[in-house]
Amino acid sequence: MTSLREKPEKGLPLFIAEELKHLIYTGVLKPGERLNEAALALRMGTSRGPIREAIRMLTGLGIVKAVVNRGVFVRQISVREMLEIYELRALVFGFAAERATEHVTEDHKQQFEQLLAQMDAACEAEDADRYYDLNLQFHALVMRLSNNQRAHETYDDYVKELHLFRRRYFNSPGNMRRSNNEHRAIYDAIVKGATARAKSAAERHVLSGRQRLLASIDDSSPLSS
Amino acid sequence: MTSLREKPEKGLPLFIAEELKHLIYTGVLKPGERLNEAALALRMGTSRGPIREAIRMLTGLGIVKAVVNRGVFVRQISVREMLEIYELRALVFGFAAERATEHVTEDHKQQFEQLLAQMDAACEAEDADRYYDLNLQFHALVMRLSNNQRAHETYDDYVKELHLFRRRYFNSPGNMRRSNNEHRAIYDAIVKGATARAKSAAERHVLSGRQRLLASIDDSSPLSS
DNA sequence: ATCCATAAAAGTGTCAACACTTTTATAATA
DNA sequence: TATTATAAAAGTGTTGACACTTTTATGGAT
Repeated sequence: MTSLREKPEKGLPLFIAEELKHLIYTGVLKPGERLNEAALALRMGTSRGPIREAIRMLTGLGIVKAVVNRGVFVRQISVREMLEIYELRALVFGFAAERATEHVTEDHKQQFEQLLAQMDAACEAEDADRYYDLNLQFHALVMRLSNNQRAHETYDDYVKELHLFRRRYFNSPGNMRRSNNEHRAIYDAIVKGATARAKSAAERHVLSGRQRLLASIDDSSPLSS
Repeated sequence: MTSLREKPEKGLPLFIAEELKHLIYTGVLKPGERLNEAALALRMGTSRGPIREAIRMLTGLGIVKAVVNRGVFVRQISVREMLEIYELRALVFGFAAERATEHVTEDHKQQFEQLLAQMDAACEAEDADRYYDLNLQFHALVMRLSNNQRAHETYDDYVKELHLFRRRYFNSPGNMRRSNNEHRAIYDAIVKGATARAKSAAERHVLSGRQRLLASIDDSSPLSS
């Protein structure tokens, strides 16, 4: 799986760090699990040095947590923290939608409409995977139109972190349809230059996801930390 | 300056990373400057291993940037990026002020009023250093009242990053007075439960700082990257 | 059988040496 | 003198070895 030395070099520790991120975000390494340096070194075909450096990058990124003489562990996100992240994500997405009204062009409108149509089709076909992917593209387009690159990066980080908590999103057909209606409301406000409406619609769109999660927590295990 | 092994141990690389952060944020290591591993190892009294690990943490935090076979350099923030960060900082601070209306107690009000009075005194004495410190405390109090710990951390990160760009803030007495008036407006809205007003006042407070910087850029060097 | 002390095993933390790359200094040539 | 080839120096990248800590396994005493 790990074909070492595949590119004209951009740094071995960085390469390993990305590999580890992949392992974590795909759930191969689960939250709370320890990262064994020797095992990883063997697997990646290097010594422990670069492995350790890669792991330090991840601690800087907040993806893993180190305990002295015990090792580093994949971070476990508490429910409280996840709800906080949702709030911030909603805030940033609202901000982006608001700004998007200023930067949207005819070309972007076409992209929006195409995405919305494709998502409708995915709803019809009840293709959750496809809808999930298109949904990401829709959000990315809004974030791009915020004209604030940092905001875009921050938003992506939030999405990834939330993934760390919930491995898989089971979108029922009903949820998908409701979600896409919200997308339409956001798009509508953006093209009409209704800044306030775009903002609140975008915020509510994210917060409705938060609510859905909150509801699913109530009647299942309250998860720790 | 670096008394190694001063605490009951919490990790040598982490300790070094904090030391390096300090050196960077205090301007001893300037933006664009290279971090010499051997020299740092000598200075800290360790080998290069822990130094490298500490540096990797900083790359994860985005404080330094690594170039293979050339070394790592203290990050240089572009004007564009700084303006973007200001926007996000305003957004988060506005969010916090809005939420503060829900969580403020009688005890907090007293803290607010004490801070405001002290800042008035600092204005009168034209003590910029003291005002700067009290100003941080005021903002921290608002962020704490947001009841969103992650938002608080994010805000602090923004402030630190902006520091990386501008080494020193020369607050003229006029600026200090204007700034504290804005503080009063924010506090007023918070205690009266005027959520919308608290939010917009807090946003404008940060954005006025952004404007001040923008103005100071126009008639000086446009800084690179 | 349970509990505690002790020893082996596994794992992390640090270091010094060496390989390789980039930069700087030196010297030869035009 | 300017230019370019060459060698030394400085610096980063990686590794294997060893010290120390934590965990697990072992065995004896109650």
